[in-house]
Amino acid sequence: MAKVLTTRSENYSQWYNDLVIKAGLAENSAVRGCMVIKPHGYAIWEKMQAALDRMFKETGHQNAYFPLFIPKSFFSREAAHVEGFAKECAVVTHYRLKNDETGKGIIIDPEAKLEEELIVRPTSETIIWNTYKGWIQSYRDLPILINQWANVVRWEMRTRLFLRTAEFLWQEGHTAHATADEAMEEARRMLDVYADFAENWMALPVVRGKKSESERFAGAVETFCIEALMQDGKALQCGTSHFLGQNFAKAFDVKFLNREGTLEYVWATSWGVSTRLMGALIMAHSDDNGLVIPPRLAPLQVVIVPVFKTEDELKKISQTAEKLMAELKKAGFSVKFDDSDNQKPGWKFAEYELKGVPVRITLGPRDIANGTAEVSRRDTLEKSIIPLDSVVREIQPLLDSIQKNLYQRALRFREENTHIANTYDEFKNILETKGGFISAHWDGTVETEAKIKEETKATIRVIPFDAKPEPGKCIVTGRPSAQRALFAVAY
RNA sequence: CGGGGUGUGGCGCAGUUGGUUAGCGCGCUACGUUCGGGACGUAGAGGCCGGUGGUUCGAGUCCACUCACCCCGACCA
Repeated sequence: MAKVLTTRSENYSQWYNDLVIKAGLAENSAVRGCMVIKPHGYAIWEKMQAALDRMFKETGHQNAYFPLFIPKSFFSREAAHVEGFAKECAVVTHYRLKNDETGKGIIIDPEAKLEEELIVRPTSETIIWNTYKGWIQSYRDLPILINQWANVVRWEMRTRLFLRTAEFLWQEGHTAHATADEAMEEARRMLDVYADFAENWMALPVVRGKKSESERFAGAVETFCIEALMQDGKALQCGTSHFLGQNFAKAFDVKFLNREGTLEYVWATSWGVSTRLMGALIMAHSDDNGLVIPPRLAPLQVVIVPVFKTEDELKKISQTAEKLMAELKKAGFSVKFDDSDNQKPGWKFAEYELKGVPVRITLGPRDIANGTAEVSRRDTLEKSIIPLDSVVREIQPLLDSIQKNLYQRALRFREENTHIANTYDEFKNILETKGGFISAHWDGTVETEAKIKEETKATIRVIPFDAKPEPGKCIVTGRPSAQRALFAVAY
């Protein structure tokens, strides 16, 4: 087969880049750091959105929309939040353009300077809490369970398609509660929603847990996250859910009268996943032939490719294929019959593998004569010849099997690449030779984590919820530690 | 933002110490032969060489500035 992609072993990050572009998912745009999400990529994102949106609504949330622009002053209200966001934001300073007097084009009208600059939202906590102030008076107004699908801008210095772009699409949930317990419960619930989505839709095993202090969201009391391991042994944060305590309520003076008749600050959460999930999806499953998309997120689940020499053959095959396609569509699958005659079958095989279509059905003269179809699965590239009349009932089990296999494969990979280190030397050695997640004891201090990051580039990705209490000693300082944290080099 | 590299038909690239009609492969169009793993032949179409400004009789080639992308750092909720 002609090689279209750089292989993973040659250069993993080049492979990723090639894949995103060649599979038609996205490309770089004329604007630095911003991407164009192409139809195939956007179709996958839409499938993700649809599944997540349903899950949010099932857990009681409603969608709403808040402005793209945030008055600069809002960012100085919450001290920790400013610290985290003050730097890399796009700022609107003027509101009008005018023709250059020399006739050379357009310039910013200096007369049109804004009284107060506007920040293009890097996240919406501030504008939303400013709004919530007007919505909340009593405990009867709570909880507020709102989600927003939006774009945000963070002026990143080095960007990579989907993984880190200056503008990206995401959803951000912002909830308000009467008690700390309820808010905490919400933050944990949404983390579970994310984990459920990652595992059951993306076929991506994730570790649930909390972040260390230094990785915590600016303004949060506690940040929970799901972390996944990519094929190159680096970790990718796939979703975060924050318990914000009363920090934003205090910053925006949002109080409510509780049952006892006393005024209290509102408790908050926020949670989000972004188009970065596309990056996770691509890196988790794909191979040197191209994209591998889990069937539940594949915009196109089945493609039918005819093999023919003559017009007459194509006609016969088309009759069978059209009928099969109609039956498959009726059964709820997304199907395409590619009867174009400008490419040969071999070209089409390679093309649909590159695009990640989970199942391909090949129909040729032999199949028409024998009443069979050749069915091949993208995950293992296995082919089998089955009776034509059994195809429709075989597809669902096959798609289920692919979905399950992708998850199992990724889980096995993660297990094989999660190592235990009991000394700092072991830790460094694993990082140099194998990569992956490293489970190690840590004394719980910011200083130790910073030292490890400085010396090895690895950070604490997550302190897993399911870690057993296990007294030990910090691999760096030897001080006591109550449980292990999961370290890795991250994207 | 620092160091290094690259911008030439849609894509991948060549283009000598500056010299006039800017090449090659893939793709594209037409026709023919092919068609069960990225076919082949023949004939075509498609470029003001990333942008701006300079040096020069003459610039893809030299200079300055600028924009974008890639790699390595710094940064990354």
